[in-house]
Amino acid sequence: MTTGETAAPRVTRRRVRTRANLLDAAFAVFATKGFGRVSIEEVCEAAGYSRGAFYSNFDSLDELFFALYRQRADLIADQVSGALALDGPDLDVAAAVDRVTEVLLLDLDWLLVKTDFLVHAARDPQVAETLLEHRSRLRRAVADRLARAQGLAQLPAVLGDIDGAAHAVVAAYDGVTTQLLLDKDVDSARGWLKQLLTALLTDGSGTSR
Amino acid sequence: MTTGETAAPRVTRRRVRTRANLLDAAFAVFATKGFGRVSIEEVCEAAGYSRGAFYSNFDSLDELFFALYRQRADLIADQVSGALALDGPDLDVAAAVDRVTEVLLLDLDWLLVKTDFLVHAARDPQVAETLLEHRSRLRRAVADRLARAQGLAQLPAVLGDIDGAAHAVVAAYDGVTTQLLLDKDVDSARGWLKQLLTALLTDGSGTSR
DNA sequence: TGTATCGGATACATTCATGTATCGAACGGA
DNA sequence: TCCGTTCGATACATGAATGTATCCGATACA
Repeated sequence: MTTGETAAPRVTRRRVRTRANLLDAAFAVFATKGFGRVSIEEVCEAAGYSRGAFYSNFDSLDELFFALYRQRADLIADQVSGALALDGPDLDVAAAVDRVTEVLLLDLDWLLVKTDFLVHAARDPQVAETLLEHRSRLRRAVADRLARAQGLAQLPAVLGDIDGAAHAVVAAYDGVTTQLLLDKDVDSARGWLKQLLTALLTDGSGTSR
Repeated sequence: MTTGETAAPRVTRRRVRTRANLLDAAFAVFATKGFGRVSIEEVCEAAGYSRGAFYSNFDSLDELFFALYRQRADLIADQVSGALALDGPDLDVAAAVDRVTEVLLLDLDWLLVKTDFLVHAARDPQVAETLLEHRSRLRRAVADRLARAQGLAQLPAVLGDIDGAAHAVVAAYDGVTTQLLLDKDVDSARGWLKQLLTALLTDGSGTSR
């Protein structure tokens, strides 16, 4: 027994490289053409491999798509968590909003793929489960951040508790994303999102500051 | 010249019936399987026709999908406009919010198809144009309604002008829709949407009432 | 009721995508 | 450097979806 685990599949370096290349190529192809309109062949061609490589690494396009989503979603989630945690002793909500807005609306291609995945998940409870987990992970990060800021005079709003506020934040993100997918105006989308978040998270009587 | 227009194509009753049947069947099929995973044959089978009927009425699945979207979107838009206009002299925002929320989150199948269409539009500027028009039509209806209510003490919020508030309303709708597509919980979605809208449209100092 | 036109069904050809089986080359370990 | 294993390429078989051409029944209009 070379390794403690059951049967060592002897993972090769070349393998992980091609797998990564396939995932990267798939991301680009999915972003431009949409998941529903992409063939396995197209992905392979974009990655510079033949279908043999694909079937050696994945069982189906769905599986690749799923793996791709997990990869990128984890990456984004980390970035967001980072952006939320990354302020020193200052617990200013506005600053956090700025940073998170920056990260969330950075990559239009990702938003496209993510929406494709949403459509996919909406019809497969199994997949929906995964997406819901990711979302609740994000919500928790937001909620924790809000809880920390709670002490600083900033009281959320007429939304219920902090958890409700976190829900609202995510909803605002999704809403702005929808508009962004249509008009592709990243700058104004950032503006809208900031405005929405500050409107939701700060007392209505306060000025825009 | 039987009609004033150029060449009368002599529209038959049977034709409009089959066309409508195809559209209805397509709606059901698209809702359950998703646009990207539906074949022309499937739609025809669900409608009880053969492919000949399809090609006699449409040129491609895309065209049918587009026609389907226009049909349903117009229907919904009318319902919303109705729900907004349909209060007597009372200009209570809360009541309007209730009614609109009811209409917007009524049909989960429609939300599914609509999201499919969004994905489609996100990659085709031509299609996106149509969807943006529909959205701005909805926004205008909301804005008009808000303008009417403006006199009644209710001042929107830290959002910019009334148009900004209308944007926020649509964003909230889209955001809640996303969550709803995943958890399929229509009741709680309605609750969230009401909460969001009241939070956005009423002064933050007010209680939840 | 007769008739010309229209609408939809059927059959066919074709393209495209998938999945599998096999082979040669690259890789990693000794 | 050598050898066994693994990875990816190639070739093939198969099935599915598309589009078209043609035919028969239905429909509208006189």
